[in-house]
Amino acid sequence: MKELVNYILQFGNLNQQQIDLILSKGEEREIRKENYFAEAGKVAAEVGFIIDGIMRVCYYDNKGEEITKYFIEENNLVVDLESFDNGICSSCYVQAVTDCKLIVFSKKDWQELLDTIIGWDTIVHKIISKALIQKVARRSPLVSEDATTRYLSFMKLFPNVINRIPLSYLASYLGITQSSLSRIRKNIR
Amino acid sequence: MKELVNYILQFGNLNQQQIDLILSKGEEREIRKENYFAEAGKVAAEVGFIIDGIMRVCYYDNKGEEITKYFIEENNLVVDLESFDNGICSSCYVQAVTDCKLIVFSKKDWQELLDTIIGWDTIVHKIISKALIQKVARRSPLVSEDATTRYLSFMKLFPNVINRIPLSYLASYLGITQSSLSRIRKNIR
DNA sequence: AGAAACATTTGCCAAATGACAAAAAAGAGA
DNA sequence: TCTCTTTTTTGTCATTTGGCAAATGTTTCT
Repeated sequence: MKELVNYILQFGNLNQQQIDLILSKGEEREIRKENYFAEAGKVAAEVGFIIDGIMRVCYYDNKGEEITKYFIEENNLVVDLESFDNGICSSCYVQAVTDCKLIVFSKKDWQELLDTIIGWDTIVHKIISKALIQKVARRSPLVSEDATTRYLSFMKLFPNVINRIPLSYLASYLGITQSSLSRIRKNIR
Repeated sequence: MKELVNYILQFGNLNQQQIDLILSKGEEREIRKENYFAEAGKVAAEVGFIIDGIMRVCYYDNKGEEITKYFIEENNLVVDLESFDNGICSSCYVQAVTDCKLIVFSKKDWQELLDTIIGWDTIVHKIISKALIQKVARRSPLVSEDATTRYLSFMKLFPNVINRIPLSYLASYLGITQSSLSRIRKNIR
């Protein structure tokens, strides 16, 4: 749980009692590679914090193609905010790309913490804004880059990930086909 | 200012006194087409609410190409959050695409309102999360769509905008060249 | 109106990427 | 180790998109 505490304290101060309260609500959970943390069609009812591993958020487009929207790495919250906040069905799956270890909060506990701990809401909002800003910042440039540039940017961002994930996940994230990606890899070597 | 009040009250309740206080800090400003609300290299020091008109956020990539990152329409806040929150230089320009009317808050006043009005911070966070989620939701699908689909999606989203903005802005937003976009238009007619 | 500046369309060809299928490589389980 | 299955690479060809330049259309200013 130390990782979570360190992470939280970057965004604001809490005393030991408050921290203990937060931790007391978190449940450790392991999710094996390829298993789901959340599924499309259901309402998100949990917030997760990834201690170890990589997850991805994906959906199916109107041609039935599976599209990876983004990857989430260790030390980040994972939750479909739109679904969680508004109680509407999620359109995305959240899947473990590698074996993962999470700390999970139920919506009820999460809400209770927000109501109880003064300043916790501010910290949560900072965390969430930062994550959302990061998502935009990562996803946005892809639109105007060519395939090779996209791949190189991804490599720079996730150098240690690239060989641990299936080609298909990465290709759909980059918006190119598997074969194109395979050729791009070849050309770079 | 009525637009602003209506907008705010969608996200939470405030009494008349609180609303008046907020409005008292807002300064109306007109920005002519092509003029800037904020510039790259400067620290964002204002939050704007667009009453009328369309703005865009853009930057220059490493080839010197101007890229439109997104458009912001009426009834939305406009601010480079990363710059505003962290006091770092912005990497983007915020420019009026059409003549615009805004309500503008200085950072100082904005901060004061956050400190003074109970519940205002929650409302602001909701507004900001929603806007950020929308940005991701709009920008993300572009990556995996072909040029024509991108154009059609944009048309659906901004049917009344498409003929009021230069082709070049839209092309760079969609991640394609002007000539391609021109051809796509032709094929659709 | 006329000139100049700017924006859009079009033509031509090259380069990048996709579609589909088969081969090769890697991984999983008996 | 030997299948069986899945993933990745490769080949071939079609399609999409880009680059560049010229032509056309539009706006702005005097």
